[in-house]
Amino acid sequence: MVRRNMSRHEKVDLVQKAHKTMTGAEKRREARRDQVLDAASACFVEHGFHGAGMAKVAKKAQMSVGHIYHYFESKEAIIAAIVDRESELAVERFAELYALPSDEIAAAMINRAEDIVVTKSDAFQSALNLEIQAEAQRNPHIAAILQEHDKKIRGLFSNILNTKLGLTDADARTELLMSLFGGLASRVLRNPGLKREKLIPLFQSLMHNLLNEPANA
Amino acid sequence: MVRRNMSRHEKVDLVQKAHKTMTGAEKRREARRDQVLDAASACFVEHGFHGAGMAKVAKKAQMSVGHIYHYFESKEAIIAAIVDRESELAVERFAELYALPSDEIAAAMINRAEDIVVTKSDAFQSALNLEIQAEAQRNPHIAAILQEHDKKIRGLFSNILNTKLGLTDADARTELLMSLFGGLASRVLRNPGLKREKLIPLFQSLMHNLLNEPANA
DNA sequence: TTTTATAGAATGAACGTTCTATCTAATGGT
DNA sequence: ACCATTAGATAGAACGTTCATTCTATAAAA
Repeated sequence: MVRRNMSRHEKVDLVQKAHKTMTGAEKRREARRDQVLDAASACFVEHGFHGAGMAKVAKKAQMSVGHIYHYFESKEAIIAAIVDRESELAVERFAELYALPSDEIAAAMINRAEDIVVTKSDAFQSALNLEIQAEAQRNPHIAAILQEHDKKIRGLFSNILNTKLGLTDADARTELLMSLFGGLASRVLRNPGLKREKLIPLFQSLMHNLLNEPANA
Repeated sequence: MVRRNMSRHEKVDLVQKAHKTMTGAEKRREARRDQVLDAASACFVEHGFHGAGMAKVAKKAQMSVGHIYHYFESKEAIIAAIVDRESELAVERFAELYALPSDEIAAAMINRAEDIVVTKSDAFQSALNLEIQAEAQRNPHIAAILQEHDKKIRGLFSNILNTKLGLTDADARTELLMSLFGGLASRVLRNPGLKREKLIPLFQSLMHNLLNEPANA
């Protein structure tokens, strides 16, 4: 880790966008768009996609409503851009996992599970994800974006399981791993008192089950 | 199963409400309320809590907007009533599990998982749950209702694991089981092509892991 | 001097809620 | 049994607000 501290979304830029080839004007435009996306994400987490009005978003972004429409053609376009950005962030996180030595992958994943349960660091992320998922449920355009990115992530992760851990049925393992992690994140809402001490041994046992070839294979 | 076919919510009535002691007027009132709740649930799944207006709900319920306000003091009260009703339904479903002989419980749960993945029978239910969860995230009143009911359900289920299957750490097992099921339901949205054949063996292995005492205990 | 950035007012629709009016069902006194 | 009176059921218009979006105008940059 030699890189300087970067915000969540500068990181995304590194992966996706060729900043080097951007003119000054394009960079400024991109920065403004990110400013809107940040503000909108915060508002949407707080009030929901349909509960948060453009006025609130503009206030949070510290620009006028009209100005926002200079960068996004509609509210739905903002939502779609947020989903895109978050999905790319997720891809990145899995890419980090890929860089790890094989014998550290399981430990890293258990660490992540602990983060979800015990710290509030991912609370915003989880909340936004939930909001996105609820929207995807009723908006086919959002659903399509989500599915496309999920496909990429599944492929990435299956590849880790297959090539780095040498596992069969990598797709099924991926699916259940993702169920478990996604489910755990939602559980925190329904049971805020969740204590990690009791959970971890069992969780580790499940991970062992999913990250090792069964005897009967 | 000798009982006649009943709607999802008549069932709820059986458990919770003392229909016998209700006057005719009270019964009619309750029926109207349910009529609103049914319509509102459908609208909320389709457009989200804040995306669906009272006009749409009224149309679906085949009554006037003013009439709805005769039975519910606000839109939020409708949301709260829906959350209550759905939570009671969930309690009921776990109660059915409780009635099963010990050696059939695991199989029944695996069946349920298959239902989630393969049939659309629970799709409406899952969608509504997701919507509720998203709302709970930003509305503390809804969150409180959800947490209260979840506590009841956790207790019920831990009790099954503890007394009927003789397991230690029943709370932790419950928590992970619920994570897994809840997570699986959301995965269907992100990966609609999900095939159950590949999933089931691994899923069974996880269930075995969670529903049996580990060797090292 | 022509784009681009920016703010803010204008617009028309939709929102949740309340108000008013009518119609139906129950109640009570005789 | 019958009318008077009250309570509840129901519809729809009305209200004030907020919504997403567009329009107009000005300031800055290229």
